[in-house]
Amino acid sequence: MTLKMSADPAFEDLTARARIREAAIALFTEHGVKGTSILDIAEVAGVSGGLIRHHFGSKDGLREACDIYVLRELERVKAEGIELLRADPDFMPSFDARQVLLHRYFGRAMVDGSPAAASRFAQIVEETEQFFRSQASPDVPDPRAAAAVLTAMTIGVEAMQDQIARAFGEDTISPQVRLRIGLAYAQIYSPALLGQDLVDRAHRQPSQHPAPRTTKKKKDDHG
Amino acid sequence: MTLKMSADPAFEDLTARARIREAAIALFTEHGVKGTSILDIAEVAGVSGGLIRHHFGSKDGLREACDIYVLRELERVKAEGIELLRADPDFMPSFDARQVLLHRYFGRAMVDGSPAAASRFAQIVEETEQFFRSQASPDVPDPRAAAAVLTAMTIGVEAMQDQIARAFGEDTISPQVRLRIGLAYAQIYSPALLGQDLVDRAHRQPSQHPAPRTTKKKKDDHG
DNA sequence: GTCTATATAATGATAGAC
DNA sequence: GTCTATCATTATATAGAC
Repeated sequence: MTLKMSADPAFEDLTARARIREAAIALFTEHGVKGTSILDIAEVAGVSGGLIRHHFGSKDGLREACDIYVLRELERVKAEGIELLRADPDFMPSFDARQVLLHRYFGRAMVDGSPAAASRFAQIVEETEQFFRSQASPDVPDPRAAAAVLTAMTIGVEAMQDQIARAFGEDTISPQVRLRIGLAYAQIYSPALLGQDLVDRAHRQPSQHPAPRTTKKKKDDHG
Repeated sequence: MTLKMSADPAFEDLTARARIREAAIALFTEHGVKGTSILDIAEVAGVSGGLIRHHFGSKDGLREACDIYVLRELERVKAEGIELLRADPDFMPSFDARQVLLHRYFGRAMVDGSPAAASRFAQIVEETEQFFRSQASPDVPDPRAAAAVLTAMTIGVEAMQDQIARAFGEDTISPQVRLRIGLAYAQIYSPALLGQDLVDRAHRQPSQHPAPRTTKKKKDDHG
């Protein structure tokens, strides 16, 4: 089971502990926790199985460490994005390959029933609900429900990025794909929810996606 | 590993083959395919492991049979809903416990990388895109992207219904929870996307959800 | 159609050497 | 910190009886 660590330029330079963590994050995301063996991780990380136990105690210990690490990273990324947006209102947030992976990890951990992910879910809902309340928008009569569903939606999109990319006719999650997904939000969400300024910004965005193809040949098995 | 088959009133009356399938669907949904052993399924279904092999050849054969069965059922449910809506424009679609389970199965199969689910995803995107094109809405400049992201969103919400219910302070996915989720869509989606009539209907809906609680005590671990 | 019993492989955990 | 070797458990697959 080989896997490229392209998101990480200096994978070889990492400590063994970090390499194990990175390998586990990649494999857990791709195949799920149950679908990944300790020896799979050891192989990708270039260490022995025994060392994983030495550092993390057990597979479940490793999984928990990954959960916590990823969640912490994602909070950091989010905080940074908010900071940049505050500094420059025209800033368009985007994720690098590693951040895309972390988001996918979170989505998978969510449906896999990770307690840490569930806790983070509740936290995001709370924050989002407070945001809606602070706006006091009459179009959002049930801010808690809107927040919970919106949170699930966002995580769902993150978890299914590959399928979305494939629907775009792409086979990698490129920055172009990410941008196109971002612009799709502007077409879907209510302006009352997004704020009119965000909608306007999206509409000003150059359309980097391929022209709509009505007559393109079917490439999917529609069974 | 015991699991109630409450969605199915006459579970005992089903053929062994059907009981195996039902047990597999429930367990695959709850614990994932990799997290479920053939003997777990055998126990819930009340049969031997050998019989599962007799009927489905292998675990992967069973999984594929379940995928196909669930997808077919969901297509049927969707077609029925459309039919009912055509007959009575005021009809409010809702799912029973079994249908909720099937949707959750689909969501999980999606992130688990099921080929059949991926194929169905592509199909839904195609249908949704055609719907947008038929509307020729100027607010949807990239119908394919909107369709793909919308599809992922919907499946994501279906897959995370338990977390949403928990965010509502409920511990089961009751019809009330389903309705509240449905109404949340109306708060989130752009009126241009839903059609104004759907939005109006949602606003006319009696608000069955508890009144917004600003000062309720925190119940979640916000770590 | 259905079961029991068994073979075979894989996995997570462990112990101990360097 | 890191590895090798091994154990106990579990899972899938298989064979054959009823």
